[in-house]
Amino acid sequence: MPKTRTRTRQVSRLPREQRLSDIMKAGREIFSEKGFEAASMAEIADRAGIVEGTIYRIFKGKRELLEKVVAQWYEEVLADYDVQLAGVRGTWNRLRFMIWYHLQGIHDQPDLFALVAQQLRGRPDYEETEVYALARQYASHATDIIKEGIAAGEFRPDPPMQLVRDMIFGGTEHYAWRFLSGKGDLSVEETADQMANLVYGGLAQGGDAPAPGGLESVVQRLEAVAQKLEQ
Amino acid sequence: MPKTRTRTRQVSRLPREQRLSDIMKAGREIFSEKGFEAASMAEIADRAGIVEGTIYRIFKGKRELLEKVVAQWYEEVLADYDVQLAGVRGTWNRLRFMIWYHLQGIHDQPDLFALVAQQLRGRPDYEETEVYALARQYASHATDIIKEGIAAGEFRPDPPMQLVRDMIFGGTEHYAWRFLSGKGDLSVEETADQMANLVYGGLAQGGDAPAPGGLESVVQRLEAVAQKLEQ
DNA sequence: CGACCTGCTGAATATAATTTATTAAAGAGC
DNA sequence: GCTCTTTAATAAATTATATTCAGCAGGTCG
Repeated sequence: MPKTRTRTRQVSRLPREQRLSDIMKAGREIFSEKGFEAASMAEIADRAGIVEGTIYRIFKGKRELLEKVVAQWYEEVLADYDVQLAGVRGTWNRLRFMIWYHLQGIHDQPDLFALVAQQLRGRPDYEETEVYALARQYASHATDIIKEGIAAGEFRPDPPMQLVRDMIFGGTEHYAWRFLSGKGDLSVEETADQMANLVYGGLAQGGDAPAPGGLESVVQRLEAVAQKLEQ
Repeated sequence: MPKTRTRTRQVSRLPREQRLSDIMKAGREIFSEKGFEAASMAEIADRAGIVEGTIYRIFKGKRELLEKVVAQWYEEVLADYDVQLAGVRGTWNRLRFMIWYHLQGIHDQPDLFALVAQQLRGRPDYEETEVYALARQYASHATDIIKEGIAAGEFRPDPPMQLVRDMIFGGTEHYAWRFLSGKGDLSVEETADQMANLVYGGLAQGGDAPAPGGLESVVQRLEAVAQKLEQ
């Protein structure tokens, strides 16, 4: 009688798609709540209402699950961005919107952003992953707008675009880091304004030409001359 | 005779300082070579000529060892920076040097940089660590120079300094990422020039007040005036 | 209705970090 | 020079998870 063994286990066999999305949902939740390392496969399985081994029928391992979770989220974000940007006109406004959108994303989903930065990017095989491809697409939002600005004649024609792009994304990320690790707040609107202005300013004039004292000394010279003239 | 048991184990008892530095040296090497996760305590112990358990007599665990290794390296870098910077004059030159120095550091010690970015920063207790304090000191190199530029009247008086600082460090980090993960090259000189110019340009004029064509138009006006004067 | 396929389970395995009981080097006291 | 004490260092045990795998049992098709 006390033999527990006889308890006929109740097993539900779902179509692969259903199981997959159940696991992804559980994974996204647990990874968001606890981060990658602290999330255990046991807990994810539990949340998905299955047993650990089942996850491995569908995903190669913990890391692949993370990648799929993040890729799915990236796709949602990319689709939404295109819709939103369509309604914004003018180089400065579009630049500002692009930065604002990124900051807002960090603000709303800090945990997922942290996972990308800490767990995916920087792996030796990162460039072969789906997330990398999506991240490139996402990053092209910046270079697209810079190109528009050049085409419109508002920006100088030969800026180091990759570098500007990386200063935007790297800058937001660093700036938001305290917030990303759960401390302090993040002022999305103000930061978007400031950064948009810095970037716009840096691109609008000859930011690449000043040379050691180049533009600087030119301005000083000219200012001195102007003063003399206006006496 | 073949009894291996009788082999009296040869144990050397070193002063704590010596053991500590042996372990730090081995840790720095192995962490640099393989990264944090792939580095095993067994291999570190081996390289240091001791057995795993001994590491725990001196360090709380793998993570604390990493922190001490990185902190030591940071201190070396901070000391060297001060010496080097002392010989550089002028805001643009100092700004360029500061960026160059950071890029050169990434270039020379990519593995240690990657460890900071991936393993230390972003931990929940990061702000309580020694490395955090050192990183703040390091980061102040940027704000120091911005303040000098303001004092010299070259920069506008109220820039968002934290944000600029984070765009410099976050930007270099993103930009160097491919190199940091062992792929591609990193042009230190060119990148330092470009970034210094972008930042100098963004701060020199009213980068916070969009003024599309701010400094540029000022220069044009002044140049026109000068020409008139020199006629 | 029965045989088969394969999703699912549950327990076993593997790998590393960490802990701990034991051993022995080095210095103090006689 | 000898023993005694202290504690550094060792080697084995423990722990914690991710991952694997042999077998069980829904669901389906003949």
